[in-house]
Amino acid sequence: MKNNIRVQRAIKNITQAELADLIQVSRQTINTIESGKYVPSTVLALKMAKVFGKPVDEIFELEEGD
Amino acid sequence: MKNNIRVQRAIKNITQAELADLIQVSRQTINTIESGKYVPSTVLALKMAKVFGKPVDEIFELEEGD
DNA sequence: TATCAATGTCAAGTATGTTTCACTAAAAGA
DNA sequence: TCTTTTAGTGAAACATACTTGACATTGATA
Repeated sequence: MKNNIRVQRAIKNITQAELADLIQVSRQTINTIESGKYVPSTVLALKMAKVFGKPVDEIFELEEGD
Repeated sequence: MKNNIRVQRAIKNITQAELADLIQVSRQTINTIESGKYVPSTVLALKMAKVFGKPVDEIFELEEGD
């Protein structure tokens, strides 16, 4: 699965730490999700979508092999 | 978080076991997600959305307290 | 009633998400 | 260059997702 969290953050001009605060997770969690190291829970995906004002499917996308 | 997987299954007229096969998880996983016992990964949410032909946000929704 | 398909549930084990703390590296600004 | 902010990374601990296997319950149908 891939994501464009970095782009969405850039659009809203917020840091990883700020996003982490907004959705109530640690900064490392944002960092590792953003760099594709692991797949977040659906609750986190929905929260990010809410913060960015975009549907989940515009932020996260399945890849070959998922 | 709540979900309407049961409704979506009804619309497509498929069983928990069939859905499980389609997204490659165990039948129990579908059962427990459907009954809200735990929150699935974003990959599973995207796969279900794909199966049902609906965006993730139409199947899963945040609740107070999430 | 007897049977079968579908669903619910339990327990134990494995895999993976998430946290905290700490430190390094890179980027941006004065 | 020096400083500060932001991002990347590692390890250990803990929480939760997911699996398998087995069995109980429900609902429909013959």
